[in-house]
Amino acid sequence: MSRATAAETMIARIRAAVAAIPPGETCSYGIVALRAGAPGRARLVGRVLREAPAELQLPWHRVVRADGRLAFETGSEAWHRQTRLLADEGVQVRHGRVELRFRAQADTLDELLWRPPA
DNA sequence: GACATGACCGATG
DNA sequence: CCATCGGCCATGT
Repeated sequence: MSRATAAETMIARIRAAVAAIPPGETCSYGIVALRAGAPGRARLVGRVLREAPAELQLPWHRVVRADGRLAFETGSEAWHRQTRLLADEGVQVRHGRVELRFRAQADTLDELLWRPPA
């Protein structure tokens, strides 16, 4: 059998975590890393997205920074593209920011990570 | 192997 | 808003 390296497994888990973000919702790099089982490794998520083949059709546009800002340079081509993709899903992007509505309290960690904001 | 660079994060000033 | 700092760590030079 082919043995996947730890890095390859991690990449697959991160891709899966991104693919699992439902339309109309956004998620930060840090949360994606957490969901993928790699707490504190947000930068790795950025890397994985940057190198992900387009054929996978990952919803990369649903991943934003922890403060709600898009990860790209404001006004850049990628920035505009992401803004439009989000708008098409009904996500308001104002001044390069999305409305992050993380609920402050949750009963369980799982709920905090996965339950969509009301 | 040292050093710099990132689609990052959170805290602090 | 900006800048700095410590964490994180795969990649490229």
